[in-house]
Amino acid sequence: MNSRNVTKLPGIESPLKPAVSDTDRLVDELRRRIVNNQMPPGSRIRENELAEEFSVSRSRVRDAFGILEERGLIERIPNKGAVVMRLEADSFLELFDVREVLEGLMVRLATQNAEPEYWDGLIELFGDDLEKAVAENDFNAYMAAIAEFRQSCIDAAGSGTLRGLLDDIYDRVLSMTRRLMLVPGRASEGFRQHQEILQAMRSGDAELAEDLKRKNIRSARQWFLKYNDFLL
Amino acid sequence: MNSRNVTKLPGIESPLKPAVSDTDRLVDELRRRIVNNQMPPGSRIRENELAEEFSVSRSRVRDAFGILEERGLIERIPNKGAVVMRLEADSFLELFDVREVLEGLMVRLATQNAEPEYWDGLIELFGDDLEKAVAENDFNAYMAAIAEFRQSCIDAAGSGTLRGLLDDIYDRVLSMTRRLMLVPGRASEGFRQHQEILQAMRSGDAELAEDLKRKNIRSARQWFLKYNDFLL
DNA sequence: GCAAAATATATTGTTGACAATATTATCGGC
DNA sequence: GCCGATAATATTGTCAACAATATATTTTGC
Repeated sequence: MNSRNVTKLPGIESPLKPAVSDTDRLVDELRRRIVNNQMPPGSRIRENELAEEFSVSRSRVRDAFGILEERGLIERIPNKGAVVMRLEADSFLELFDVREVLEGLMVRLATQNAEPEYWDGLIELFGDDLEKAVAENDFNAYMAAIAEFRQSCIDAAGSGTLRGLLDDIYDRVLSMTRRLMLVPGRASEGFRQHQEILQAMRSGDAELAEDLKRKNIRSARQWFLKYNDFLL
Repeated sequence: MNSRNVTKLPGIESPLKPAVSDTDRLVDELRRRIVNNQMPPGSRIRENELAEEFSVSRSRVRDAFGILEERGLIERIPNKGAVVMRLEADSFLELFDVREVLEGLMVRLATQNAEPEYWDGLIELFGDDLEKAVAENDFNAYMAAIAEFRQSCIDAAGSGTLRGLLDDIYDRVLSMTRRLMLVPGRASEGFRQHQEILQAMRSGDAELAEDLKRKNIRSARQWFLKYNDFLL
């Protein structure tokens, strides 16, 4: 696959929820805009505007804001309004710490619960084609692969509790993850790390997979620390 | 201290937040009732009743419900109402898994960040008096000590992100933690484990402290598995 | 007396109007 | 022209009435 073929910015798709009510739809759409940086951190968001745009009452928008606030995606200042949460370097480091242990757990549980063949598809996905794509800086292809890896692991881990926590964190760090990919060398390192993790998972070594996944997050943290002046 | 002296059920106090708005106050009070089992799992909670009891409009109650739902403390079924979340054995096992890694992280960070003397107060608290109290089944004293240990660790860890996750989880498992204490032998084992953890923290061995804390949660999980017929 | 339909009641869902607060624009004095 | 006070506007916060839905009760037919 040639990187020239990737034209459309894919962003991130809305996840699993059916999104049945007006409020749910609003939450989903706003979440999407925030994590795709269509509403960058610090953006003021007005209740009236959104109510008009989506043809719903302001109450629904307020409900949605309440949920987004609880998830840490927006900040509400009384009588002033809501702004997209702006994360400082400290917060990112905290999130790396939490991700390290939670994604480690995710990989361990997934390895324990899934049959070895479960991982064959992912191993193929993280093959030569993707390696070339990464080498050619096709970050969309890599991001999509990472997302699939992540989703497969969460599914295999089979813990709704863990899924909820990881989803929350994911939303908060996605834009940073994308930016981190631009740092020369990070993407290919991450690619190799995921290959190793998958090998461990395929061989059923849950402890090793967990350890490798934790090292993966720790190294991402190192890159962030080194380049945070350019990333924030 | 004689267990005969402990008369009043202390329950749990409202935590750190100032709770300034009506909605915040409602969330806090409902949270308190839920974790203290004044509203046991499965209880139906009606918006009108609460609105009247607290002399607020139903909108405030609905806002509070939205927050509690997001935190996983209540469940809302459209057009039917809200009930206190009922946790199954599977959910508790999931929560133990997550607690294991997150509380391990908490202890590790706390050890790294705090001066050794920081732990002297807790070491004293977990001394002979408390040991005797535990032996005499003074669970309130033990619960209070555990809560203080927990709070000191979170403070020392200094991660708002981690604090948020742990607070959410804490609310969901508190009633189970209390019941688990009734299982013969669990409380004294937990007491000894906390003594060991504190020793490791005092000596500055973050890795050991993390490992011990994880073992602590794993053993709690074992007791739960063994006695879950009596606990649920 | 029983079952199913129809009615009545209770409860949650939604909305638009109004109040409180913050932001911006206007005006007057120097 | 600049600064402070005051008025105008915009935005969020709150509420109470109304609609939609589910539950409980009564009625009706057999």
